[in-house]
Amino acid sequence: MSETGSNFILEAIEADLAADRVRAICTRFPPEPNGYLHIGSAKAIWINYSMAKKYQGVFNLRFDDTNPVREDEEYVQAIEQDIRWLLGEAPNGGVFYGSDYFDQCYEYAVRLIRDGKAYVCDLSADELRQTRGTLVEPGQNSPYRDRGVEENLGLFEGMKSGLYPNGSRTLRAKIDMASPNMNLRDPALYRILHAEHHRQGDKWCIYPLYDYAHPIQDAIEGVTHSLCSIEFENHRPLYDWVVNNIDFAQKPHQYEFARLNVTHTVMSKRYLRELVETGRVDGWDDPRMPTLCALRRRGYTPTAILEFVQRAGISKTYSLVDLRLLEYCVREELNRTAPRRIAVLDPIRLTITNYPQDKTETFPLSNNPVDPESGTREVMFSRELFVERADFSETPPPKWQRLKPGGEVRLMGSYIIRCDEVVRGPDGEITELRCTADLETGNKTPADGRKVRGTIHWVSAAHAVDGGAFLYDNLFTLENVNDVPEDANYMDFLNPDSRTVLSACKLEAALADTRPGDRFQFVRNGYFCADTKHPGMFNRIVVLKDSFSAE
RNA sequence: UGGGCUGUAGCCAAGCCGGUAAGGCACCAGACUUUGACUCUGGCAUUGCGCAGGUUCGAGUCCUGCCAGCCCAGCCA
Repeated sequence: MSETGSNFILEAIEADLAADRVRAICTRFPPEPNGYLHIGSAKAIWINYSMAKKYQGVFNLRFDDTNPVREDEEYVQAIEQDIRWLLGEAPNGGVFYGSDYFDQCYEYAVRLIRDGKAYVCDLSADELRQTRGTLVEPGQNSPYRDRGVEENLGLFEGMKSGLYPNGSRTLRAKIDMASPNMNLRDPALYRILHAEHHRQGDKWCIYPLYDYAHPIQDAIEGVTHSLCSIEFENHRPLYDWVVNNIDFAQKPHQYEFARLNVTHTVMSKRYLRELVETGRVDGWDDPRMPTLCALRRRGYTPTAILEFVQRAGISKTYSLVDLRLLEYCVREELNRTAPRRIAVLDPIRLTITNYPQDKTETFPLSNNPVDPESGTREVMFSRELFVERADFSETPPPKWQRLKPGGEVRLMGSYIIRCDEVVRGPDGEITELRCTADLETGNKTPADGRKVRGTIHWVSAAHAVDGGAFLYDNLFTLENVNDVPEDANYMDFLNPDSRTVLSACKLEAALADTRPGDRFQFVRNGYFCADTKHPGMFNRIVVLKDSFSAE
């Protein structure tokens, strides 16, 4: 992975260090356990993780579980696992739960009430909305705003002990109903929610809201730099209000960066969940999903994903990063590291007519031509072979390098062959190619110096193994990814009349020179699954799936 | 319409105190090639950095005024 480049967050940290405002860096990634992590989450993880790492600091994983009705244990398990996979290690600061700080949140709330900075409000959600004002008009003070401290204390105690129904009261911060920043118009700090919490059980029936709980969680954990995405920028004044009014010794600070968007990719947890719940996909790890577990299943490596996130950059500018940058990152890594196998997805029979019926031999093939250390393997050769249907053309287009009638081509790592005859079935379909091999030359270069441009994959019919491979199109990819607008959104996706409907092209099997039981995956021209670079071409970097299993 | 943030090539993105537009992806051309991959070479913002003025010997960088996009009116995070 490349060095973390210069960015504004780095500058802020450097400045804090230089001015001695902080001694050691502590960051955190605070997902709400209400869904699986996706490629967009990887950016937030990476930024927080790498900043701590760069300064030998501490990085925490903290589940922001302040809303029991949305959260579930399933997600905390999955998130923790995905982070370990992505980072290759557990968070060095540890794993925490926002809900474990509920007692402290409550105590601090009592303190704010005592200080006259918070009050219990009896307005309903509806009434609250009506008195909040609009973007251009100030709101009105709640009639309950000036309740006495003792009354507030009693009411808040009552809220905690379950005296009141859901939604009947809130604890609100007393800030400024006329603030141009809506978040400062006496925001709710606590709401009543008689609900079972996945971790706290029924201990609580009031739950703190994000804006109140988050800064407290950061402060308790000693987080110095709370790095989050840009939609929280408007919340920073409230974050600071909480930190300052509770008066923590070490005050955490929030910095924001633009979230990651990728072309042709749905990046909203809400929509992804809907896809899963409505059965449009097989699950969170369906290969068409942009989740980390799905990318893992497809053979993406954590290092490639992290590399992508870094290359995409850290700034505050809205951006839509080209999917092809992600593909470049995996391609670059896999080309260096992935073991190759020759394979045929759509087979057509090819007979070497001048090759003895009962003879077999083996040829050594490189496991990875760009890695001299990878060694070779012996691949079975015989008279009856399978080659890729797309590697033969009767009426080849200009510059065609692969097999054609009367033309020569190299069987990768093996003989040069010439196509003599095309055999057709009753329906006119090509059923067999009859060829002669240059047995003299073998797998060497021709003695007469002639050039054979094309090289194609092949597999011995009697020795090939059914690899049970799958090919999926990308989430938004149809026949041609270029037909799909870059900003294709969920609505396009759900509309059955739209071109951007979900499509999974599934290829059930492939023949390859692997051992029975091997599971593997293909990279088409270096692109996973959907090839946006050379549609129709097939380069067949074949990767043993087992080489990057999740565990 | 109030407030906050952002605006450098097709897509990202450097650009610190003003000094004459990094890099990557993508793309194009060529070389090499027993994966049309990889690799290599060359080309890719013709005073141009949202627009318009201004200051200056000189501005993407400073000033003024516009314009555009994103976020905020959950007892979501």
